[in-house]
Amino acid sequence: MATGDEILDRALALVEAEGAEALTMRRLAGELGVATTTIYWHVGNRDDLVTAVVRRHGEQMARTPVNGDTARDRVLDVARLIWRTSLEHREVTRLAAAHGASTLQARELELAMARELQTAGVVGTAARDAMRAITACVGGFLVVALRNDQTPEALRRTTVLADHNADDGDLDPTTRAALAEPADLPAVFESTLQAVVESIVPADLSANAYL
Amino acid sequence: MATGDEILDRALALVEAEGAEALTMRRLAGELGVATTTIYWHVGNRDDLVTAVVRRHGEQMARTPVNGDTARDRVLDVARLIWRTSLEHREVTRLAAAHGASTLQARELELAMARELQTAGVVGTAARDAMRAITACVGGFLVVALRNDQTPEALRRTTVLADHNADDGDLDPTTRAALAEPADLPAVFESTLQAVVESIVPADLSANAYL
DNA sequence: TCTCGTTCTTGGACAGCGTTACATGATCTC
DNA sequence: GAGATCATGTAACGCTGTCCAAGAACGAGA
Repeated sequence: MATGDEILDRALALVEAEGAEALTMRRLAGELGVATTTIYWHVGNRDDLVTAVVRRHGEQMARTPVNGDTARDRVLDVARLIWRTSLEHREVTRLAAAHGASTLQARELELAMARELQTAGVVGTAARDAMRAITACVGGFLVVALRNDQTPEALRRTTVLADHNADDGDLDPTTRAALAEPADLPAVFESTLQAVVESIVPADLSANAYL
Repeated sequence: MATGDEILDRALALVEAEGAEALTMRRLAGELGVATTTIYWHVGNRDDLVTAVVRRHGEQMARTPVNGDTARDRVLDVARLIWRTSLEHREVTRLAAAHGASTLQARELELAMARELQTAGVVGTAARDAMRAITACVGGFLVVALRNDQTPEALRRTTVLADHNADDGDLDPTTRAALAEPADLPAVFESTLQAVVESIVPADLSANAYL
Protein backbone atom coordinates (compact mmCIF):
# COMPACT_ATOMS: atom_id res chain seq x y z
CA MET A 1 0.00 0.00 0.00
CA ALA A 2 2.59 2.51 1.09
CA THR A 3 5.83 2.08 -0.81
CA GLY A 4 9.04 3.76 0.19
CA ASP A 5 8.81 6.18 -2.71
CA GLU A 6 5.31 7.27 -1.76
CA ILE A 7 6.47 7.97 1.77
CA LEU A 8 9.39 10.07 0.57
CA ASP A 9 7.21 12.01 -1.86
CA ARG A 10 4.72 12.77 0.86
CA ALA A 11 7.50 13.75 3.25
CA LEU A 12 9.02 16.10 0.70
CA ALA A 13 5.66 17.68 -0.02
CA LEU A 14 5.05 18.08 3.68
CA VAL A 15 8.36 19.81 4.22
CA GLU A 16 7.90 22.17 1.31
CA ALA A 17 4.35 23.00 2.32
CA GLU A 18 4.60 23.36 6.06
CA GLY A 19 8.24 23.69 6.91
CA ALA A 20 11.04 21.48 8.08
CA GLU A 21 9.69 21.30 11.62
CA ALA A 22 6.45 19.73 10.39
CA LEU A 23 8.28 16.57 9.39
CA THR A 24 7.60 14.34 12.38
CA MET A 25 7.05 10.62 12.21
CA ARG A 26 3.51 10.81 13.55
CA ARG A 27 2.57 13.72 11.36
CA LEU A 28 3.85 12.05 8.23
CA ALA A 29 2.12 8.81 9.16
CA GLY A 30 -1.13 10.65 9.68
CA GLU A 31 -0.68 12.33 6.33
CA LEU A 32 -0.35 8.90 4.74
CA GLY A 33 -3.18 7.39 6.78
CA VAL A 34 -0.86 4.81 8.22
CA ALA A 35 0.76 3.85 11.50
CA THR A 36 4.05 5.47 12.42
CA THR A 37 5.77 2.12 12.60
CA THR A 38 5.10 1.58 8.91
CA ILE A 39 7.52 4.39 8.13
CA TYR A 40 10.14 2.69 10.24
CA TRP A 41 9.62 -0.51 8.32
CA HIS A 42 9.91 1.07 4.88
CA VAL A 43 12.39 3.88 5.38
CA GLY A 44 13.95 3.37 8.78
CA ASN A 45 15.11 5.85 11.34
CA ARG A 46 14.20 9.50 11.30
CA ASP A 47 17.78 10.18 10.30
CA ASP A 48 17.35 7.76 7.44
CA LEU A 49 14.10 9.44 6.49
CA VAL A 50 15.61 12.91 6.38
CA THR A 51 18.64 11.69 4.49
CA ALA A 52 16.44 9.96 1.92
CA VAL A 53 14.22 13.03 1.55
CA VAL A 54 17.18 15.32 1.00
CA ARG A 55 18.78 12.94 -1.44
CA ARG A 56 15.57 12.60 -3.40
CA HIS A 57 15.15 16.33 -3.53
CA GLY A 58 18.73 16.75 -4.63
CA GLU A 59 18.18 14.36 -7.50
CA GLN A 60 14.91 15.98 -8.50
CA MET A 61 16.59 19.36 -8.56
CA ALA A 62 16.31 20.20 -12.22
CA ARG A 63 19.69 20.19 -13.81
CA THR A 64 19.27 23.67 -15.19
CA PRO A 65 21.67 24.42 -18.02
CA VAL A 66 24.66 26.47 -16.97
CA ASN A 67 25.08 29.84 -18.60
CA GLY A 68 28.14 31.95 -19.20
CA ASP A 69 30.68 32.60 -21.93
CA THR A 70 33.93 32.29 -20.07
CA ALA A 71 34.77 29.36 -17.83
CA ARG A 72 34.81 31.66 -14.84
CA ASP A 73 31.36 32.93 -15.67
CA ARG A 74 30.11 29.37 -15.75
CA VAL A 75 31.59 28.60 -12.37
CA LEU A 76 29.92 31.72 -11.06
CA ASP A 77 26.66 30.63 -12.59
CA VAL A 78 26.73 27.26 -10.86
CA ALA A 79 27.30 28.98 -7.54
CA ARG A 80 24.38 31.29 -8.22
CA LEU A 81 22.31 28.26 -9.15
CA ILE A 82 22.99 26.65 -5.77
CA TRP A 83 22.09 29.89 -4.08
CA ARG A 84 18.89 30.38 -6.03
CA THR A 85 17.52 26.87 -5.89
CA SER A 86 18.36 26.56 -2.21
CA LEU A 87 16.37 29.70 -1.55
CA GLU A 88 13.49 28.50 -3.71
CA HIS A 89 13.27 25.32 -1.67
CA ARG A 90 14.24 26.95 1.56
CA GLU A 91 12.45 24.52 3.80
CA VAL A 92 14.27 21.56 2.34
CA THR A 93 17.46 23.55 2.61
CA ARG A 94 16.74 24.21 6.24
CA LEU A 95 16.05 20.55 6.83
CA ALA A 96 19.25 19.53 5.10
CA ALA A 97 21.28 22.10 7.00
CA ALA A 98 19.91 21.03 10.36
CA HIS A 99 20.74 17.47 9.42
CA GLY A 100 24.23 18.20 8.15
CA ALA A 101 23.30 17.00 4.69
CA SER A 102 23.77 20.16 2.67
CA THR A 103 26.34 18.55 0.44
CA LEU A 104 23.88 15.78 -0.28
CA GLN A 105 21.25 18.31 -1.26
CA ALA A 106 23.49 20.16 -3.69
CA ARG A 107 25.46 17.13 -4.81
CA GLU A 108 24.55 17.32 -8.49
CA LEU A 109 25.20 21.03 -8.69
CA GLU A 110 28.52 20.70 -6.93
CA LEU A 111 29.58 18.06 -9.40
CA ALA A 112 28.53 20.42 -12.16
CA MET A 113 30.79 23.00 -10.59
CA ALA A 114 33.63 20.51 -10.62
CA ARG A 115 33.12 20.04 -14.34
CA GLU A 116 33.11 23.76 -15.01
CA LEU A 117 36.23 24.21 -12.94
CA GLN A 118 37.84 21.51 -14.99
CA THR A 119 37.18 23.30 -18.26
CA ALA A 120 38.66 26.34 -16.58
CA GLY A 121 41.83 24.38 -16.01
CA VAL A 122 41.36 23.80 -12.30
CA VAL A 123 41.72 20.12 -11.42
CA GLY A 124 42.88 17.87 -8.60
CA THR A 125 43.33 19.26 -5.12
CA ALA A 126 43.05 22.77 -6.48
CA ALA A 127 39.55 21.96 -7.71
CA ARG A 128 38.66 20.40 -4.40
CA ASP A 129 39.86 23.44 -2.47
CA ALA A 130 38.10 25.77 -4.88
CA MET A 131 34.81 23.95 -4.39
CA ARG A 132 35.32 24.03 -0.66
CA ALA A 133 35.84 27.76 -0.67
CA ILE A 134 32.94 28.56 -2.95
CA THR A 135 30.43 26.26 -1.29
CA ALA A 136 31.43 27.39 2.17
CA CYS A 137 30.74 30.99 1.19
CA VAL A 138 27.48 30.15 -0.51
CA GLY A 139 26.50 28.14 2.54
CA GLY A 140 27.38 30.98 4.86
CA PHE A 141 25.19 33.40 2.97
CA LEU A 142 22.41 30.82 2.86
CA VAL A 143 22.54 30.44 6.61
CA VAL A 144 22.16 34.18 6.94
CA ALA A 145 19.35 34.35 4.40
CA LEU A 146 17.38 31.50 5.91
CA ARG A 147 17.91 32.59 9.45
CA ASN A 148 16.32 35.99 9.16
CA ASP A 149 13.00 34.39 8.28
CA GLN A 150 12.27 33.18 11.74
CA THR A 151 14.55 34.70 14.31
CA PRO A 152 12.76 36.88 16.81
CA GLU A 153 13.31 40.59 16.70
CA ALA A 154 15.55 40.54 19.75
CA LEU A 155 18.11 38.25 18.10
CA ARG A 156 18.17 39.99 14.74
CA ARG A 157 21.55 41.15 13.65
CA THR A 158 20.37 44.69 13.27
CA THR A 159 19.13 44.94 16.84
CA VAL A 160 22.07 43.05 18.31
CA LEU A 161 24.64 45.24 16.65
CA ALA A 162 22.73 48.49 16.97
CA ASP A 163 22.20 48.11 20.70
CA HIS A 164 24.81 50.70 21.47
CA ASN A 165 25.02 50.15 25.18
CA ALA A 166 28.75 49.70 25.06
CA ASP A 167 31.47 51.82 23.55
CA ASP A 168 29.69 54.23 21.27
CA GLY A 169 32.25 56.92 20.88
CA ASP A 170 34.60 54.85 18.80
CA LEU A 171 32.14 54.21 16.04
CA ASP A 172 31.17 56.59 13.28
CA PRO A 173 27.51 57.63 13.54
CA THR A 174 26.85 56.76 9.91
CA THR A 175 28.25 53.29 10.48
CA ARG A 176 26.13 52.84 13.55
CA ALA A 177 23.07 53.93 11.62
CA ALA A 178 23.90 51.59 8.78
CA LEU A 179 24.28 48.65 11.16
CA ALA A 180 20.73 49.24 12.34
CA GLU A 181 19.37 48.43 8.91
CA PRO A 182 19.67 45.12 7.09
CA ALA A 183 22.04 44.83 4.18
CA ASP A 184 20.98 44.01 0.63
CA LEU A 185 21.97 40.41 0.99
CA PRO A 186 21.75 39.30 -2.66
CA ALA A 187 23.93 42.19 -3.70
CA VAL A 188 26.53 41.50 -1.03
CA PHE A 189 26.43 37.85 -1.94
CA GLU A 190 27.03 38.59 -5.61
CA SER A 191 30.03 40.80 -5.04
CA THR A 192 31.56 38.49 -2.47
CA LEU A 193 31.09 35.51 -4.71
CA GLN A 194 32.80 37.31 -7.55
CA ALA A 195 35.74 38.15 -5.33
CA VAL A 196 36.13 34.56 -4.21
CA VAL A 197 35.82 33.05 -7.66
CA GLU A 198 38.10 35.69 -9.09
CA SER A 199 40.78 34.67 -6.63
CA ILE A 200 40.49 31.03 -7.59
CA VAL A 201 39.83 30.76 -11.28
CA PRO A 202 42.52 32.33 -13.42
CA ALA A 203 41.36 34.90 -15.92
CA ASP A 204 40.06 33.04 -18.93
CA LEU A 205 42.09 34.18 -21.86
CA SER A 206 39.95 32.53 -24.49
CA ALA A 207 37.09 34.81 -23.56
CA ASN A 208 38.98 37.80 -24.83
CA ALA A 209 40.52 36.00 -27.77
CA TYR A 210 39.21 38.58 -30.18
CA LEU A 211 40.51 41.61 -28.39
CA MET B 1 20.15 29.87 46.67
CA ALA B 2 20.30 29.65 42.91
CA THR B 3 20.74 33.05 41.38
CA GLY B 4 20.36 33.71 37.70
CA ASP B 5 24.10 34.09 37.28
CA GLU B 6 24.79 30.74 38.90
CA ILE B 7 22.33 29.08 36.56
CA LEU B 8 23.93 30.64 33.51
CA ASP B 9 27.42 29.73 34.67
CA ARG B 10 26.37 26.16 35.23
CA ALA B 11 24.60 26.05 31.88
CA LEU B 12 27.68 27.37 30.10
CA ALA B 13 29.92 24.86 31.85
CA LEU B 14 27.52 22.10 30.95
CA VAL B 15 27.51 23.06 27.30
CA GLU B 16 31.28 23.33 27.10
CA ALA B 17 31.76 20.04 28.90
CA GLU B 18 29.12 17.81 27.37
CA GLY B 19 27.95 19.50 24.22
CA ALA B 20 25.09 21.69 23.15
CA GLU B 21 22.60 18.84 23.20
CA ALA B 22 23.20 18.24 26.91
CA LEU B 23 21.59 21.56 27.77
CA THR B 24 18.08 20.48 28.72
CA MET B 25 16.00 22.03 31.43
CA ARG B 26 15.85 18.86 33.50
CA ARG B 27 19.52 18.13 33.09
CA LEU B 28 20.56 21.61 34.08
CA ALA B 29 18.18 21.53 37.04
CA GLY B 30 19.65 18.22 38.16
CA GLU B 31 23.12 19.66 37.81
CA LEU B 32 22.11 22.48 40.12
CA GLY B 33 20.25 20.19 42.51
CA VAL B 34 17.07 22.11 41.94
CA ALA B 35 13.66 21.72 40.35
CA THR B 36 13.25 22.57 36.68
CA THR B 37 10.70 25.23 37.49
CA THR B 38 13.37 27.17 39.35
CA ILE B 39 15.14 27.78 36.07
CA TYR B 40 11.93 29.08 34.58
CA TRP B 41 11.50 31.41 37.47
CA HIS B 42 15.00 32.85 37.31
CA VAL B 43 15.85 32.78 33.64
CA GLY B 44 12.63 32.04 31.78
CA ASN B 45 12.00 30.06 28.66
CA ARG B 46 14.51 27.70 27.13
CA ASP B 47 14.93 30.26 24.36
CA ASP B 48 15.66 32.84 26.99
CA LEU B 49 18.10 30.50 28.65
CA VAL B 50 20.04 29.82 25.47
CA THR B 51 20.04 33.48 24.55
CA ALA B 52 21.36 34.42 27.95
CA VAL B 53 24.02 31.73 27.86
CA VAL B 54 25.24 32.82 24.46
CA ARG B 55 25.26 36.47 25.45
CA ARG B 56 27.17 35.71 28.62
CA HIS B 57 29.71 33.71 26.71
CA GLY B 58 30.03 36.45 24.13
CA GLU B 59 30.78 38.95 26.85
CA GLN B 60 33.23 36.68 28.59
CA MET B 61 35.06 36.12 25.34
CA ALA B 62 38.35 37.74 26.16
CA ARG B 63 38.79 40.86 24.15
CA THR B 64 42.11 39.75 22.77
CA PRO B 65 44.16 42.63 21.40
CA VAL B 66 44.04 42.90 17.63
CA ASN B 67 47.30 42.51 15.78
CA GLY B 68 48.42 43.80 12.43
CA ASP B 69 50.32 46.71 10.97
CA THR B 70 48.05 47.82 8.19
CA ALA B 71 44.35 48.42 8.66
CA ARG B 72 43.59 45.55 6.35
CA ASP B 73 45.73 43.22 8.39
CA ARG B 74 43.83 44.21 11.47
CA VAL B 75 40.49 43.50 9.82
CA LEU B 76 41.85 40.13 8.80
CA ASP B 77 43.00 39.49 12.32
CA VAL B 78 39.57 40.16 13.79
CA ALA B 79 38.07 37.69 11.34
CA ARG B 80 40.66 35.12 12.32
CA LEU B 81 39.86 35.85 15.95
CA ILE B 82 36.19 35.04 15.40
CA TRP B 83 37.18 31.87 13.61
CA ARG B 84 39.62 30.75 16.27
CA THR B 85 37.58 31.51 19.37
CA SER B 86 34.48 29.99 17.81
CA LEU B 87 36.40 26.80 17.21
CA GLU B 88 37.85 26.83 20.70
CA HIS B 89 34.36 27.02 22.16
CA ARG B 90 32.79 24.92 19.49
CA GLU B 91 29.95 23.64 21.59
CA VAL B 92 28.78 27.11 22.47
CA THR B 93 29.18 28.02 18.84
CA ARG B 94 27.03 25.10 17.88
CA LEU B 95 24.43 26.08 20.42
CA ALA B 96 24.40 29.65 19.18
CA ALA B 97 24.17 28.56 15.56
CA ALA B 98 21.27 26.21 16.23
CA HIS B 99 19.55 29.04 18.03
CA GLY B 100 20.22 31.66 15.39
CA ALA B 101 22.24 33.72 17.82
CA SER B 102 25.64 33.66 16.17
CA THR B 103 25.73 37.41 15.90
CA LEU B 104 25.05 37.62 19.61
CA GLN B 105 27.95 35.29 20.33
CA ALA B 106 30.44 37.27 18.29
CA ARG B 107 28.93 40.67 18.97
CA GLU B 108 31.98 42.19 20.64
CA LEU B 109 34.34 40.93 18.00
CA GLU B 110 32.10 42.15 15.20
CA LEU B 111 32.05 45.58 16.74
CA ALA B 112 35.82 45.42 16.94
CA MET B 113 35.81 44.66 13.24
CA ALA B 114 33.64 47.70 12.65
CA ARG B 115 36.23 49.85 14.41
CA GLU B 116 39.08 48.41 12.38
CA LEU B 117 37.15 48.93 9.18
CA GLN B 118 36.62 52.51 10.21
CA THR B 119 40.33 53.17 10.60
CA ALA B 120 40.69 51.60 7.17
CA GLY B 121 38.35 54.24 5.83
CA VAL B 122 35.31 52.02 5.43
CA VAL B 123 32.25 53.52 7.11
CA GLY B 124 28.48 53.68 6.73
CA THR B 125 26.67 51.20 4.54
CA ALA B 126 29.99 50.12 3.05
CA ALA B 127 31.13 49.03 6.50
CA ARG B 128 27.87 47.23 7.10
CA ASP B 129 28.11 45.35 3.81
CA ALA B 130 31.75 44.54 4.45
CA MET B 131 30.94 43.05 7.82
CA ARG B 132 28.11 41.10 6.28
CA ALA B 133 30.36 39.61 3.66
CA ILE B 134 33.18 38.74 6.02
CA THR B 135 31.02 37.29 8.77
CA ALA B 136 28.97 35.29 6.30
CA CYS B 137 32.11 33.69 4.96
CA VAL B 138 33.55 33.05 8.41
CA GLY B 139 30.21 31.58 9.42
CA GLY B 140 30.12 29.38 6.36
CA PHE B 141 33.50 27.92 7.10
CA LEU B 142 32.54 27.49 10.73
CA VAL B 143 29.49 25.51 9.75
CA VAL B 144 31.70 23.25 7.69
CA ALA B 145 34.28 22.88 10.43
CA LEU B 146 31.77 22.12 13.16
CA ARG B 147 29.71 19.82 11.04
CA ASN B 148 32.41 17.31 10.27
CA ASP B 149 32.77 16.53 13.97
CA GLN B 150 29.58 14.59 14.21
CA THR B 151 28.15 13.76 10.85
CA PRO B 152 28.06 10.06 10.14
CA GLU B 153 30.41 8.66 7.57
CA ALA B 154 27.64 8.27 5.00
CA LEU B 155 26.86 11.99 4.96
CA ARG B 156 30.45 13.20 4.89
CA ARG B 157 31.27 15.44 2.00
CA THR B 158 34.06 13.18 0.87
CA THR B 159 31.84 10.13 0.57
CA VAL B 160 28.91 12.03 -0.92
CA LEU B 161 31.00 13.59 -3.64
CA ALA B 162 33.24 10.60 -4.26
CA ASP B 163 30.36 8.20 -4.78
CA HIS B 164 30.90 8.09 -8.50
CA ASN B 165 27.78 6.24 -9.46
CA ALA B 166 26.76 8.90 -11.92
CA ASP B 167 28.63 10.56 -14.74
CA ASP B 168 32.24 9.64 -14.17
CA GLY B 169 33.71 10.19 -17.55
CA ASP B 170 33.38 13.95 -17.44
CA LEU B 171 35.55 14.35 -14.41
CA ASP B 172 39.32 14.24 -14.30
CA PRO B 173 40.56 11.26 -12.26
CA THR B 174 42.84 13.42 -10.16
CA THR B 175 39.91 15.66 -9.30
CA ARG B 176 37.80 12.68 -8.38
CA ALA B 177 40.58 11.37 -6.19
CA ALA B 178 41.02 14.76 -4.54
CA LEU B 179 37.31 14.99 -3.78
CA ALA B 180 37.56 11.74 -1.85
CA GLU B 181 39.87 13.34 0.68
CA PRO B 182 39.05 16.23 2.97
CA ALA B 183 40.54 19.63 2.25
CA ASP B 184 42.89 21.46 4.58
CA LEU B 185 40.11 23.64 5.89
CA PRO B 186 42.16 26.23 7.83
CA ALA B 187 44.31 26.82 4.77
CA VAL B 188 41.33 27.21 2.46
CA PHE B 189 39.72 29.49 5.00
CA GLU B 190 42.79 31.69 5.20
CA SER B 191 43.13 32.18 1.46
CA THR B 192 39.42 32.74 0.95
CA LEU B 193 39.30 35.24 3.77
CA GLN B 194 42.18 37.14 2.26
CA ALA B 195 40.45 37.28 -1.09
CA VAL B 196 37.24 38.60 0.45
CA VAL B 197 38.93 41.20 2.61
CA GLU B 198 41.18 42.22 -0.24
CA SER B 199 38.11 42.94 -2.37
CA ILE B 200 36.58 45.11 0.33
CA VAL B 201 39.29 47.03 2.11
CA PRO B 202 41.27 49.27 -0.19
CA ALA B 203 45.01 48.78 -0.09
CA ASP B 204 46.31 50.68 2.90
CA LEU B 205 48.75 53.22 1.58
CA SER B 206 50.08 54.26 4.95
CA ALA B 207 51.47 50.77 5.46
CA ASN B 208 53.92 51.29 2.65
CA ALA B 209 54.59 54.90 3.41
CA TYR B 210 58.30 54.31 3.63
CA LEU B 211 58.62 52.56 0.32
C1' DT C 1 -7.70 -26.42 0.29
C1' DC C 2 -4.75 -26.13 4.15
C1' DT C 3 -0.70 -24.55 5.96
C1' DC C 4 3.77 -22.49 6.36
C1' DG C 5 6.80 -18.54 5.95
C1' DT C 6 7.58 -14.07 4.57
C1' DT C 7 6.17 -9.51 4.10
C1' DC C 8 3.71 -5.77 5.86
C1' DT C 9 0.97 -3.23 9.35
C1' DT C 10 -0.70 -2.08 13.81
C1' DG C 11 -1.56 -0.71 18.74
C1' DG C 12 0.52 0.29 22.70
C1' DA C 13 4.04 1.24 25.36
C1' DC C 14 8.66 3.79 27.12
C1' DA C 15 11.65 7.55 28.00
C1' DG C 16 12.70 11.98 27.08
C1' DC C 17 11.64 16.80 25.88
C1' DG C 18 9.59 21.86 27.05
C1' DT C 19 6.10 23.86 29.64
C1' DT C 20 2.59 25.12 33.02
C1' DA C 21 -0.99 25.20 36.98
C1' DC C 22 -0.98 24.82 41.54
C1' DA C 23 0.65 24.23 46.29
C1' DT C 24 4.12 24.89 49.54
C1' DG C 25 7.75 26.81 52.17
C1' DA C 26 10.82 30.79 53.27
C1' DT C 27 11.63 35.60 54.07
C1' DC C 28 10.82 40.18 54.75
C1' DT C 29 7.69 44.23 56.08
C1' DC C 30 4.54 46.60 58.76
C1' DG D 1 2.23 38.19 64.82
C1' DA D 2 -0.35 38.99 60.06
C1' DG D 3 0.23 39.54 55.37
C1' DA D 4 2.66 40.03 51.08
C1' DT D 5 6.39 38.82 48.20
C1' DC D 6 9.79 35.74 46.77
C1' DA D 7 11.50 31.07 45.80
C1' DT D 8 10.93 26.35 45.21
C1' DG D 9 8.71 21.77 44.59
C1' DT D 10 5.02 18.35 42.78
C1' DA D 11 2.58 16.62 39.24
C1' DA D 12 0.78 16.77 35.18
C1' DC D 13 -0.04 17.82 29.75
C1' DG D 14 1.22 17.20 25.10
C1' DC D 15 4.74 16.50 22.15
C1' DT D 16 8.83 13.95 20.27
C1' DG D 17 11.58 9.47 18.44
C1' DT D 18 11.67 4.58 19.07
C1' DC D 19 10.78 -0.23 19.82
C1' DC D 20 8.27 -4.74 20.90
C1' DA D 21 5.05 -8.09 20.41
C1' DA D 22 1.15 -9.37 18.05
C1' DG D 23 -1.70 -9.64 14.24
C1' DA D 24 -3.08 -9.35 8.98
C1' DA D 25 -2.21 -10.14 4.12
C1' DC D 26 -0.25 -12.87 0.74
C1' DG D 27 2.31 -16.11 -2.20
C1' DA D 28 3.61 -20.44 -2.72
C1' DG D 29 4.12 -26.00 -1.72
C1' DA D 30 1.85 -30.23 -0.29
